[in-house]
Amino acid sequence: MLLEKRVDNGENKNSFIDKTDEEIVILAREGNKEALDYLLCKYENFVRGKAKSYFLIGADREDIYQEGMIGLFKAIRDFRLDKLASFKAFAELCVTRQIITAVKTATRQKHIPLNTYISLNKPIYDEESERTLMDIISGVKISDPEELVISREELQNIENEIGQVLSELEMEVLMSYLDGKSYQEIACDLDRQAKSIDNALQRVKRKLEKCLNKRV
DNA sequence: CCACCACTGGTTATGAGACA
DNA sequence: TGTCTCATAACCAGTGGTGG
Repeated sequence: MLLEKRVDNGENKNSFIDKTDEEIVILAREGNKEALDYLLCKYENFVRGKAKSYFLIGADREDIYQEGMIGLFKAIRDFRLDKLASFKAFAELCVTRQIITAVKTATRQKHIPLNTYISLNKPIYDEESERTLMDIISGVKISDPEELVISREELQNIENEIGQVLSELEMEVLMSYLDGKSYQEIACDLDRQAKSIDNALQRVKRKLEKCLNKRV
């Protein structure tokens, strides 16, 4: 099965190689699963690299990576062609923001200040230095095809489940929340009361918890 | 009946400012 | 400088209304 998938990926790669990322995003949003897979595969190492840039005591590295992949998925879903930014730049923004938000949420729940995590992309000598801690201690990029396929399948399943269990409002609130907006900002954006946002988030969390427990 | 949503009220964590 | 108070944001549980 894994072998078949690898072959499929090779075919997909060939069929999308002459297209721009923006064109492939359009195809993915139109329901083209191969296009979506291609993008997720193409940017996977980028996400993994981003995930490695953050360290959080007690956190599983794979958790941070999964958050990054969710950010990538959201970038595909939300990318707007009428904006000037390239998809790559937009994806980088979404992935980074998703990871940082996840770290913030995790630390808040344990009542530990956010500053307990550090970015390995921080310049090591001074602010102008281009050499980062990451450059010094960077490891080998994960390139095991089996691991790549398995993690992508896992991500796809999680995304499908989330989409099924959440209402439209809950999904909108969740997306804004993950973008780092406050309850007030979300309430303003969606023309709702802050408490509505609050409750929506509580429901989202309950549903996601239930969803994740089911998977364990 | 059930899912969705709004509302109430309590708890907890955090930061800012006052004060000894 | 350390401690206390207060405001604010976020979290959580429970209850009730509404529409399909």
